[in-house]
Amino acid sequence: MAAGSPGTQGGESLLFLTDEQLRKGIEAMFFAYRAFTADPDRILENYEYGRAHHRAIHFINRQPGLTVNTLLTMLGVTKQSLNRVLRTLVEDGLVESRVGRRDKRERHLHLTEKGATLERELSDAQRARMRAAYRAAGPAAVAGFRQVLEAMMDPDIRRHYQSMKDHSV
Amino acid sequence: MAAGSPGTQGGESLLFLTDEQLRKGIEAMFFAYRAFTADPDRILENYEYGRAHHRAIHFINRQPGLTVNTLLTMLGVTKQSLNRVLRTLVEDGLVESRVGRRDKRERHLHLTEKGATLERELSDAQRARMRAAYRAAGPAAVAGFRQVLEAMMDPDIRRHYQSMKDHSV
DNA sequence: CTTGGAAAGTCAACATAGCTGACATAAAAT
DNA sequence: ATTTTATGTCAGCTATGTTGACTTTCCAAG
Repeated sequence: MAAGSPGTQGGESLLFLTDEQLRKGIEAMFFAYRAFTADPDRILENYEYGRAHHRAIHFINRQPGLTVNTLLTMLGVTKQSLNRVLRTLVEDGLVESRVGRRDKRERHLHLTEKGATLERELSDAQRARMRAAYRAAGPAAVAGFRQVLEAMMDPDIRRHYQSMKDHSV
Repeated sequence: MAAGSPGTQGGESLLFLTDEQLRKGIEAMFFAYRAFTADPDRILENYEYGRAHHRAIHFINRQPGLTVNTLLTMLGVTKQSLNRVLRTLVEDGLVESRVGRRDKRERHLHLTEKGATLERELSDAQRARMRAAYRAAGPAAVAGFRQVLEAMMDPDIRRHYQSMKDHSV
């Protein structure tokens, strides 16, 4: 019973589509996203890394052994931009780059122990905020939150997102 | 670890607080936010502006006459950073900076006709995506979406957010 | 009325992280 | 044998954030 058939109800049921409601949603995204990145950003300052390193570490953790190309697609940046980040992570011993067994052109990325430790520190902070928000809003709100975000994604990315590990339900 | 004290209910009602659920939420935020900014970013390329200009224009539109300090608080950047952006907007005739009547130190910011036109173009695009997502997810999901985002914000900002114009309910 | 502080603006220098373009190497695919 | 793919790299540019120092204007409190 997501969208349903509009027009049936006088318009009250479409109040969530008014200009003002949409603008509030836009602002909510902006403010919430800023808070969402603030905690890991603070931690990253202590090391010599930035948000770009965090993102790389996040996805390598989520999908150990993923190739550089796959990571590129998920991050949506150029290989030159990713390479700068990836190089320092490999040099610093946080990420291991293994030559593919079937296709030796590919590099498969894995977190080392050290990388996994930083990943944990970062995601602990980020999950703490997410958990507090989830707890405050309740399960039904969380389901709606996820539905709207998913609907907002570009279709190609949505497929990637949906195919990623999810032990729920 | 993930959930707090799951002793009360078997754990089923806290499924939304598992580590995996939280990680999916984190990814959803990342992917959705990228999509959310993509449309205006494309438009801004045609002019010589960036995302920072968009944000300034957005808030000036939302709260005409707001002071530089207020805008600074909402954007969460330094005055030097904002000034660079604001200067070009004023020079290009998109924003008007009026000396305060009561306190002549203050500058009150307004969009000009030209500024309002660009604002409309940008927000039309952004609202179109938001509207599509809202429509796909339905009113209940939208309410949950807003609840979770609001709970995620830093308290100071949440107050600003809540006090902003909202013609709903 | 003087003085201290607030609001705004500016200059300079720097960091992060994106981009394009050009090019190199190795390996797979045709 | 040739072309394409996956990766890596160099160089240079842009946008947007940061600190720190300093100025001007003006309000407000002593």
